[in-house]
Amino acid sequence: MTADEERITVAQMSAETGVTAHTLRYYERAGLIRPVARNSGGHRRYSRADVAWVSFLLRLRETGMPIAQMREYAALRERGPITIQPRLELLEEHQARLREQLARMRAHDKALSAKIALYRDDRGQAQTHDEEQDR
Amino acid sequence: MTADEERITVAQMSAETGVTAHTLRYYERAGLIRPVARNSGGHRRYSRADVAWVSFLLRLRETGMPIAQMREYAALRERGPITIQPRLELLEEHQARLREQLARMRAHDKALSAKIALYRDDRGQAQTHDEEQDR
DNA sequence: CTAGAAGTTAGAGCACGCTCGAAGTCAACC
DNA sequence: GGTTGACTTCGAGCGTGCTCTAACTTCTAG
Repeated sequence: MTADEERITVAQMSAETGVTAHTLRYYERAGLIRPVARNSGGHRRYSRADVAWVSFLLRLRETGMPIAQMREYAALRERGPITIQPRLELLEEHQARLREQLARMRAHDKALSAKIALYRDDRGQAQTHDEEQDR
Repeated sequence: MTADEERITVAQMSAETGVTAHTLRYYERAGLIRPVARNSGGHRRYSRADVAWVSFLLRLRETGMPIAQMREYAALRERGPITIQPRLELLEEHQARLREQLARMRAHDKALSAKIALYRDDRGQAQTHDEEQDR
């Protein structure tokens, strides 16, 4: 249908996404990527859309979404536009979790700063604080 | 030395820190917690300082520090105030990594928002966008 | 004193997300 | 058409961080 048929090998895909060839195949096996198009010899030929999809998957992964849930999302996507609503809900829930995570990280950052400030004061003069006292 | 000898059982420790008794013992084995004081029967009796230390460990864990590095930090702490400088450096490096992580998460959050906005527009009217086109 | 709850150790097992090896096939270039 | 390198599948293996079991001991309340 589409006139431009730019298709890339697994190695090129790996270079573009930063994911190893092994992992790309694993993602396919795991149901995150639908069966990739093949050339006459049975070698994978990824499309531009595949690149975009994997990039999106990586975003989900890096924000802590487990493979199982990514698979769920991928399965919904397979079923076409009728699943837009549930996909939207899934993403919204994920974003909510991401934001909680962000809040926690910010709090940890603040606490770390306080701890580091204490250590800076201690430097040289042998002092102790909080959980540093020995029995 | 210290007059107040408030010491708690592993179950109480678990309740206070949110870490299971199994995991508390694992942390001890792993070298994250120094050998905990025991009562006459060989049962662990955690001190208040232990609670503070475990809380701090959890902060490191939740910000993605691997057990091995936490062990390193714990080992430095064992060696007393002379190791304040290296401990400070370790914490500073960790905070730097944490902040990079925060930056990435924020970017992911933004991207997710954009994606969600697109989905909201699509809702009902069967449209497609980015990596949604089928083949 | 005794029943049952809670603690102890050593070590096995598990969930997750890759990661790799082996053995064979295909592609690309001279 | 031969050689070299990329690709294929299948399945095993691995690193991390717990998590659990078994068999046994101790503690606590009645």
